Parts: sequence; structure tokens; C-alpha cells
Amino acid sequence: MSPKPVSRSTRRTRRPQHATIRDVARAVGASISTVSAALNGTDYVSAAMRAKIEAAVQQLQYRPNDLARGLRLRRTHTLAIVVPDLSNSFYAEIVRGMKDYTAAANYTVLVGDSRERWAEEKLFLEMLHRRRVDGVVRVPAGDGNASQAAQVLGTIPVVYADRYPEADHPVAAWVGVDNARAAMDATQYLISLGHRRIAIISGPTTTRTAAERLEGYQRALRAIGSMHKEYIRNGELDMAGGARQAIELLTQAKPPTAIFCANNTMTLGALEAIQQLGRACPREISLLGFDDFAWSTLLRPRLTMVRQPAREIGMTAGRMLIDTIEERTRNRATQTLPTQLMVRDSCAPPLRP
Amino acid sequence: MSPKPVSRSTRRTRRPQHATIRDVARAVGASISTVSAALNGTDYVSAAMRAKIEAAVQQLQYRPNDLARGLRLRRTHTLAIVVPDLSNSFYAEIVRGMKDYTAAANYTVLVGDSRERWAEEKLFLEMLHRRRVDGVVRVPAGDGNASQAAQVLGTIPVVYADRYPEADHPVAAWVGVDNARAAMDATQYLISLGHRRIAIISGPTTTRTAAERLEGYQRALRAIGSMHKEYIRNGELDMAGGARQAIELLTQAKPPTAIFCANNTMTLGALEAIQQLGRACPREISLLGFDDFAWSTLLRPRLTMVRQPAREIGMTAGRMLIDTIEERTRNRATQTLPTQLMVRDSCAPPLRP
DNA sequence: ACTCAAGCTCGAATCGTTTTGGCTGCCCGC
DNA sequence: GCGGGCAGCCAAAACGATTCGAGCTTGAGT
Repeated sequence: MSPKPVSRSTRRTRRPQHATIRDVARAVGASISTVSAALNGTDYVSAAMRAKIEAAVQQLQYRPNDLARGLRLRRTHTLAIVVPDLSNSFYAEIVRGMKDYTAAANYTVLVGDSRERWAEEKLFLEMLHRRRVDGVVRVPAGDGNASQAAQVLGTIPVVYADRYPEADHPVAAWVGVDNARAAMDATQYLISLGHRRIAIISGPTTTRTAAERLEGYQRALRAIGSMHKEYIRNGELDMAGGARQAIELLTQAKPPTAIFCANNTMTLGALEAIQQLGRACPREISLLGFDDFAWSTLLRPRLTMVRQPAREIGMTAGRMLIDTIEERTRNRATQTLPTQLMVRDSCAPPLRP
Repeated sequence: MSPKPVSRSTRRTRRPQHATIRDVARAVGASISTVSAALNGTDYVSAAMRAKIEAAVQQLQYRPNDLARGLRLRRTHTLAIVVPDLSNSFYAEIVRGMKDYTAAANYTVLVGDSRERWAEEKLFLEMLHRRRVDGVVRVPAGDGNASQAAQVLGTIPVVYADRYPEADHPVAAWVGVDNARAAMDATQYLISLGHRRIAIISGPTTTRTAAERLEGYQRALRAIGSMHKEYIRNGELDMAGGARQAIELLTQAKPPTAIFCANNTMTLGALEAIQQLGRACPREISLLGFDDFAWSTLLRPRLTMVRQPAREIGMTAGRMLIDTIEERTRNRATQTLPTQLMVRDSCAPPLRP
């Protein structure tokens, strides 16, 4: 009835173990406490003893065991960040920014990729809990359920980056950009070039950022009274999705003269589609993207895009996290960083038919 | 004389702590050992008790503390990988491959970026040692000193990926490609198109892979007796380096008709340079690169490149590492994976003057 | 001469797990 | 009526660090 107990006894291999603080203590004929005090500078230790300890540490190649340390201290000096897509350079850059900032404060960061799926994100968050990370920054997966995160993370501090947490939750710490504003500016730029038939390819509206960008686009078009339902598309955030929507848009009876893509991978997809259809960009069709990336100047045409300060978002998230962890501040502030429209070659006035 | 001891006492904030196994035990009126046995299925526990424990675990949101676990078990179920440049999609893909493979075996992986500097890599490796990771895969930084790694890592198992460790060390586990062969094949392809004045932009010869690729290139050209010193360049591995070398090559009296770039970022740099100089690629100058990347089909011309199976390299490295950790095997084998020449649009026969 | 503080060192408790060995019943076969 | 195996449970010893309190010398101040 009851299951046969499984013996965990992987044969106790005597792998030559690491030197411990006890080994150092023995080597210099001192007590463990003294060695600890010497290494951490946390109590008086004579110069002579200190020197002997230094020598022993060097000779034994002693390195403190951070597991034991973390257990005792209840602090691991580890942070984590989870993003929806690590191969997207936008998120990669956020991660890099956070790593750079927090490394200076002596934190390590674990990075996770949810692939836009809450199920995967949850697995990662549970792992973080077990490892007792000191804090985590989340760019929540796009398929909802973000509110369950508090459950699995318990009391571990969280900072949100880029995307909002669920609306019903009290907005915690957050850093990002004013998406509606940025999208409106971008759309107005296209309008100023003379475009009227402007399409948008947006992400699923379950992600707040996508919804906000759509909102900004609509506000700009409503202002000039030329918003048309058939030019509004949304779907998957990836390249294939962008390409498919672009093809649908361009092959309809009265195609748009400009396309605004609400993230970077969809922009690439749209560009691919345009080239496949043999349309000239920007002469026949203008393309404007979101989330700049490093090699966007290598493409032909060089893409005009809305640039988000990805690195700064990462660094700010790191800073906010560390601040709340070390209780330098308890303000659950939200930080809004500025965007920038990088005007390059992919947008031009529309053809006068 | 002796320094004033620094008090570490960050005020002992009573952050509401996590539930422990002891809490679970108390909740169900059992002993710690019983709870542990139940959770790990490592000893007989009655069905009734097991159920009560499950319930308590759920109710208290108990999650085992992996620090304590790792301390006791002397196993952290954590691996690490350190690469020279995370923003290079080639290495990013290796990392991704390793993560995917090892996640299935329930390992977490820490990833580090050495930026081609041993000093940075060393810092990272020291951190890994303190955290007692179970193993690490290294793509060693290009500036030598790789042999010191054994020192700082102690007895932690290592697998090398892509790049070789120093020659003087006994070659440990390694996975990568036959660089000399791949470079030779690529060069022969250019020869078969009719090129004779073929240049190479290679990396610093301190990295074995760069040296091998140069070697393969030379072998192919020597075979037809048209190797020329002035067509051999090496320098930094980044985009700017590639661009600079390409400009020097193309502006000399008798410029090459084809350029072979020994990694992906330098290839992008060369392409940029070619476009800046207004040379038509591939009509006037052919370009062949190394290390394919995802969006290479978006560039114009679509780049012809030698593809390395990055993902497989990462997965294989992960597998080898886990195998040696779990002592399924102790063969310090080396694995050579096949490359593939992705023929696209950036190479054409040379102009007949 | 007495007190007190500073300088130096140490023992023991603690952090949250796993694991070993032992203790209890109980049932079974003699 | 007894030995012994099995099921179920537990106490205590690790694992490797930090930290609290206390003990022991000195030297200075009174």
C-alpha cells in the first residue's frame, strides 16, 4: 500500500572537499570565531594573528561557503530577474543593465526566461523562493495570472519593469516608460509626414504595454478623425506574427501607407513581409517600430524606431530593488523614463496616387 | 594600530520569515524527520500522516530552503557557464542550449559574461566557488591565463565549449567544432567561385579558435599557391575592429575580391564598412562570415556564413557536465560537432577587370 | 591598590535541512 | 511464547558559517 521507500543513497563518493573555516582555524591554532572575526573585520584581532590567518587562507585556498553564510545570515546577496524573451535584445539589455548596476553592490543575479508563459515563470519563481533570493524584478509573462506571483514569492520584495502588474493589485514598485505617450508621438510623426491610412500591429491586449501603445495610437488618430478598425491588428509578439499581420494588411483592398509595429520582433517580421511582397520601403510603405535594437542601423532601410532606455530600465529596477531590500527607502515609487524617436530611413511621405 | 572593528549589525529587522520544516512538523504534531521522509519519499510514512503533511505544506506555503539543503547535501544542483560576450547571439544561443538541456535534469544555471577579460572571468569563477556550484562550462576569455582557472575552481568539474583551454594543460572535456576544417571549406568555396585575392579578418591569435581558422584559411590558399601576407589581418573581435580592418583592406592598392571574417560581429563590421565605402556586395566584393545568427537573412545582401551548431554545443556541454558530476561517466572526452556553410547572397564570382 | 576599559580570544548556540540508528508495536511462522 | 521482520516514527548529529557573551591580560586613571 505505502510506496517502497526510495533510497537516496547515491554512493557517498568522497570527492575531495573544500577547505572550511575550521581548517583555517586548525592551521593557525586559533578558534573558528577568531578566524571569522579576522576575515570579516568584525571584531578585534591582533595583527600577528591576522597575518597568520591571511597566509593560511591563501595556502589552503579557502573560500567561505556562501550556502552556510546565507543560511546563518538569512541573506543570500542574490537577486533575480525574469523576462518574457531573453533572445529579444530589448530584454537582454534590461538584464545587462540590472547585472551591471547590482554587481557594483556585490549582488549576483539569476536570470529566467518565461517565454511569455506564466506556467514557466511560476516554475522559476518557485525556484527563487527555495533559494531564498533577496529580491526579484519581474517583467511578467503576457498571459495574465500575474497576481498569483505574490502567492509563490511570499515576502520576497518585487520590482516590476517594463510591464505593469495586474491592475487589481496595489501597484508596487515599477519602472518603465510612458507607452501611450510614446505611441502617440510616433503616430503623430507619421501623420506629420502626410500619412492618413496608418495601421498598427500590436501585441495581445492582455499585456498592459500593448494596450497602452494601442491607446496612444488611437488617441493620435482620433484627433484627426481618421481611425479605421481594419487597420488595427494584434496577435503574437514574435516575428512570424508581425509578418503575417503585415501581409494581411498590405494585401487588402485599400492598404495602409504606413505601419506602426508595437515591438521590435514584430517590426522585423513586418519588414521581412514587405520585402517578400516586393513593396519598396519607405517609398511605397512606411514602417515605424518600437524598442530599438543595436543592429537596426545595419538593415536596409535603416529602421525608424521608438527607443526605450532598456539599460537604464534595468539599472533603475536594480537600484529600486536593492533600496527596498536594504531598507534605505520604503517608497514603492514608480519611475517613468523618457523614450526617444530615432528617425532613420524607413518612413517617408506617402505616395500621392 | 589595529583597525576599529566594524559592526556588521544592520539592525536586525524582523522581516516575517519563511515557514520551515519545523513549522510543518509542529503543525501536524510530527517530528522533523518524519516530515522530511514524507516530502522526499525516503522512508516509510503512513498514508494518513502523509496527507496531513501535504495539507500543512500547502497551508503554510512551505518551501524547502535550498541553502540548508545544499549545505547538508553538499550538492547545490546549480551549474554555471561563462562566455566572453553575452550580447553575441552565438554565445547567447550556447547558453540557451545549455539551460534548456540542464533544466530538464533539474539544474539551474548561473551565467557570466567575461567581456573577453580574464580578470572579470576570475571574479565570476571565485563567486561560483563560494556558492559551491556543482560544475561549470567555460568559454574562456581570449586574453590568456586560462590555466589559472584550475586554481580558483579547485575540484569543481569543468567542461570547455567552443574555445580550447591552454595547450599546456591536459585537455579536459571539450565540445566544439573543427575550426580549421570549417575555415578551409569556406575558403575553398570562395576559390571555387573564382576568387584568388582572398583576405581574412581573424581574431587575436591568443584564442585557439581564431588561430585554427587562420590555419585552415592558409592551408586552402597555400594549396593553390596564392597566399599573400597583406591579406591577413587580425585584431579585436568586435564590430568596430571588423570595420576598421575591412576599410584598410579595401583601400589598399590591390584590394582583395573577397573577405572571410572569422566571427559574426566582425562580419557585421565589415559589411558596414563595405556599405560606407559604397562598394557593391557581392558584385564588387564578396563577404563570407563565421558564426551564423538568427537575423542574418534580414540583412541585404543576405550573408553567406559558416554556421556553428551553437544550441547543440550548449546542450552537449551541459550533458557532459552533468555526466561527470553524477559520475555516469568519467571519460573526459572531446566532442566535435559539424559545421555547415549557409550559402546565401553575399558571395559571387569576382569581377573580371 | 583598585577599577575600568580596551584588546584579544574562545565556546556554544543558531540557521534549516538530511540521515543514521534506534525504538516501538504488530503480525507471522514456528 | 518467542524470534524476527516490517511499518512507522523520532532524537541527535552533521553541514559551515556568524555572533553573543564571557574570560583573560594589560595599561591607565584615580
